[in-house]
Amino acid sequence: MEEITALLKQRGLKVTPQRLAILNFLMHTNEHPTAETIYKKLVSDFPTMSLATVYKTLEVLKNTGLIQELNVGEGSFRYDAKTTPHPHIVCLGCGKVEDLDESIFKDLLEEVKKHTDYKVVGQKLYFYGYCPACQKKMNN
Amino acid sequence: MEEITALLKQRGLKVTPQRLAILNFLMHTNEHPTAETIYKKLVSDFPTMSLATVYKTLEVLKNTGLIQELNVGEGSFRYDAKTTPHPHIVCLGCGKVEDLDESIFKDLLEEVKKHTDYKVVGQKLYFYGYCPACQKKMNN
DNA sequence: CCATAAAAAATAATCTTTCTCTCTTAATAT
DNA sequence: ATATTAAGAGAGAAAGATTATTTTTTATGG
Ligand SMILES: [Mn+2]
Ligand SMILES: [Mn+2]
Ligand SMILES: [Zn+2]
Ligand SMILES: [Zn+2]
Repeated sequence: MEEITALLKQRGLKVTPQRLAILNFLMHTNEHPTAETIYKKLVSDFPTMSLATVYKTLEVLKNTGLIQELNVGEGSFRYDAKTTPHPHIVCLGCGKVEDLDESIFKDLLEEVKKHTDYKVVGQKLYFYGYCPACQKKMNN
Repeated sequence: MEEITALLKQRGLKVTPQRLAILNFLMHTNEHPTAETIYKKLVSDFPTMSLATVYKTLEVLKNTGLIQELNVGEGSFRYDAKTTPHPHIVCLGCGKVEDLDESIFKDLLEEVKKHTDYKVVGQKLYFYGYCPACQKKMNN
């Protein structure tokens, strides 16, 4: 928790239990949760925390670059404490979202820059398919 | 309009003025409009059309593969009658969404398949930046 | 034409996200 | 330690996007 406190302070943010809890949770999961999911996981430890606080905190963390926002095409956003741009794969069977090895795409941005007159500053790469468990289910 | 009628009939869909108008509009624009935008453009010609009809029609067209749904990270979905998977670039200045030359990515899906145990069936590639007009604005 | 099933219209409801207002608290300087 | 103050948290309302429900209208095959 010390490091997380430091991260917040570095950015001039007040260190509050809610911020610590939300950032800590995101830094120790790889499930790319939604605001709703984060709220449900934390509300038992922080009974007074409201969903609005989760949203507001996520916005603050996003704006200071401590987390990134994903949208894989559902109704709601997901959040990720791994802030380097990296590709994701979504299971169309169970809805889970996982990281993909990013080494595959190292010169993709360069290619794009060559082929467009936009000033390119970011990217979001999403792949869709079926995870091993869901493939097995389909074969039964 | 003949071809559009045929497309709907091929899929066993009733040919209604609303469906013709919505699909025709999407097939002749490259602006990747939202449901709201489509509604606003068409309501003058179809004064009784409701936004709910636009949503329902878009869902039908999507489910039959006549259009695809995009989510570039705004609050709402955009729709595209070009149904082949192709990359998009979003202007962070003016919000416009354009197609990118897809030839750059021809073996991307193959690369992904090599590096994951998912059964990969689709992809969404979004790039973010500033269009030439917005770059010019920023320099003034 | 007519019957019938499907679609459109109208409207309400739901779901996610944002806003506003008030109260509390963390950070800082004394 | 205490006081000050500016930022954040909480509650609830509100907004915005999408979906569901009910009734009316329309497309289409016979
Ligand atoms: Mn990730
Ligand atoms: Mn497109
Ligand atoms: Zn799965
Ligand atoms: Zn622009």
